[in-house]
Amino acid sequence: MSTEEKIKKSAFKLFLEKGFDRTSIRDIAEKAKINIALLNYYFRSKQNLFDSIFSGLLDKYTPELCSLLNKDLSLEDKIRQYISKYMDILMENSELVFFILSVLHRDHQKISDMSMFKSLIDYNSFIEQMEKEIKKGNIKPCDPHQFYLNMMSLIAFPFTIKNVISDKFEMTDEEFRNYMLERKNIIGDMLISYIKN
Amino acid sequence: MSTEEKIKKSAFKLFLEKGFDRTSIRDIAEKAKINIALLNYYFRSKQNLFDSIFSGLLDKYTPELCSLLNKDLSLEDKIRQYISKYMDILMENSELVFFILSVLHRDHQKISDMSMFKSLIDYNSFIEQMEKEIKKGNIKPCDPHQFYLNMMSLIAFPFTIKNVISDKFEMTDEEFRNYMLERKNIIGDMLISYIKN
DNA sequence: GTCTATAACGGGATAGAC
DNA sequence: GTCTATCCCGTTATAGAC
Repeated sequence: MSTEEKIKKSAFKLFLEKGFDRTSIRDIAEKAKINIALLNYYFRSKQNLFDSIFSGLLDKYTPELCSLLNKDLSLEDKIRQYISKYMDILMENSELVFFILSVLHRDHQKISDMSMFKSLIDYNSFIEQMEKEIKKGNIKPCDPHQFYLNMMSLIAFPFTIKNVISDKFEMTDEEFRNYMLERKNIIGDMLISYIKN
Repeated sequence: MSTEEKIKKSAFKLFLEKGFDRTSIRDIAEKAKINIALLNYYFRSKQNLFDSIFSGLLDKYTPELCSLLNKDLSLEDKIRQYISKYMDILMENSELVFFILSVLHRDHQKISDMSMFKSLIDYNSFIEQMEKEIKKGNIKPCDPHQFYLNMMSLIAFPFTIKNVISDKFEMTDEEFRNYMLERKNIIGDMLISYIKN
């Protein structure tokens, strides 16, 4: 692993765990087993390092999520596959949701301007597909935007309170993962039952 | 308004807006139009001031939410009223969800030990009511804990991405409020449709 | 590329006068 | 209770040797 990659990986872990502000470049340097000067040699500043990591994240996950929304699938299949794919990503790293919320909270304008982020929150083809199904009478009339928001809420929110859930039910990380896994079907059923009635 | 209240109010606004770490005691002092020494005279430390504000929040909202869960209401009425009450609180201050998530992320152990917080996440009577209805065959068999988690997700998550939503649909604060208001029925319908089929 | 040393700054907290 | 002045610390960033 290159020094640059080593720094990024260490920094990412710390940012996830403690957030941007509570992570010092000293922490990062220590974890990556390099010194502060070297960190600044590669990334010029802590903010720059962070931005680089965040862009990398968007690039890694956005394309597959977007392409799924544009696939030629039945609405129900698309919903279930989207849930599954999204949750797989989040289960890989359960701190991700809060991490992204934090970035949005601090740097909303900057993030909004990133093209990858624009892609991530562009679900027009999904909206159109729902509108078609509503017109055809296959599903109940409803607001597709609110429906999509509901889907995202059901997918993402539980990860933001992982600590509370794990604590309340005395779960290990593995048990939490399984609990989230169970949700794939539950969420799908709930969303489908809403539009089918 | 007493000096102490003035400090708390100013600090709360800043903590909501910028978070604990990015809010300096100098910011707070400036906003409250006092000086740093006075702030430390009243609260000893920034952390102490924060804790005092957070406790106050829990004390303010927890009781009415808890008592609603223990009321003698039909399951459907309870769900709809709980959604409505919770969302009223969050609409009053849309930054509250992220604020609490941040605290949970940073200080989970300390928060878990607070008795008011324990009350807030204690929904046993709701679980029992659902189990009874399932046994009676009035609603579909399902996991009541996951159901409650779904309800909370649908209620809370949209507030954490208020910026993204307002931006995408070019909403004013008032329009966002109305958008959330619409959700009361949508969320209720979705949850009810799930357990009625 | 990698290191040591240090500059420059901003933060929280306190001493002590009034 | 309220103020001014200041201390002390941790942080980022950079200069310069190797």
